[in-house]
Amino acid sequence: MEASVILKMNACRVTQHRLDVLNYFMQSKIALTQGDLEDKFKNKIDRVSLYRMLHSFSEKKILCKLVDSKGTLSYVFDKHSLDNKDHFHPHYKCKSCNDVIELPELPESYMKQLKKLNIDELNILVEGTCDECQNKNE
Amino acid sequence: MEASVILKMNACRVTQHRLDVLNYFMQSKIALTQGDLEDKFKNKIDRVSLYRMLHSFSEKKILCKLVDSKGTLSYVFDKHSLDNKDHFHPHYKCKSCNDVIELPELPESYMKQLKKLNIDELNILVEGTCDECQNKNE
DNA sequence: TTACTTATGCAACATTGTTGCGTTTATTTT
DNA sequence: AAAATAAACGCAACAATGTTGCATAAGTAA
Repeated sequence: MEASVILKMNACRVTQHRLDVLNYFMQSKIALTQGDLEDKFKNKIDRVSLYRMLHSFSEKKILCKLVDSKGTLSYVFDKHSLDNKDHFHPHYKCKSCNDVIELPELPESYMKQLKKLNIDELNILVEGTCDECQNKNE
Repeated sequence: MEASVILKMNACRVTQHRLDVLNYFMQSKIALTQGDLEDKFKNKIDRVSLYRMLHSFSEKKILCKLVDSKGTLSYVFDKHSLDNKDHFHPHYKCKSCNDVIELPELPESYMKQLKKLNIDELNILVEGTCDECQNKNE
């Protein structure tokens, strides 16, 4: 799916900056922070524009927002951004390479319990060092 | 359990500041941020000292660190700080009053799956508006 | 093309995180 | 009880990030 199509489907204006940013996310396996983008688009896109893009993209679920144990926000392209917007996946993020993988959904029985509460946000992030990085450091 | 005892058991020096902060946590039902403490102890305890206390207390599991969906860190006194340091509870935090309740542990079958990965941190925070706050606004 | 709306860049400021260092204080050792 | 040791503290300073307002530029619709 092309970046411009995704933007249009989400009622976003299609600008060069947005295409650049979204394409960058689409080809990146790892979770990116605002800082990563600032480096990548240094002297090209303003810090505040990036900040606002990240907000609107994650609000529209084009990107998935992750919060790690230090409170750092990072974002990954959400492959499910087009279809099923409501389903929920926990994520695993490698502390070393920032690679993100999707984990299986929580058991339905457990989710049922949770849904008795009024839920706006459900944040699950598992952090550790992935096998690949573990092997590198041995 | 008294605050001073908890500090001693965790190899922390017992100072007045630490007693004040820990006692404040022990009598608070809600999750507190660094900012909350800065207000509470304005002109009494330095910002950096609070920052360092929060770090060492949560490292020693005297406090439990929560990260919300905006990346804001908050802390609650961990009732289990003395016994069972390894067990893990997800938390529910009310976005309105910051009240925190413990949720049941994840099903063991699911945890088993997770433990195949190298896990350092497991962050689960459910956010929403608690019943009490919901009723207030009606 | 014009009108309308959204996105952008810039400035400015708030909040929080973080480190170093000299001083003070709690604890341990003598 | 006094001296030695190690930890905690306050202050200064700076980095990173979050946040808003506003004027300008650019995309989209009529």
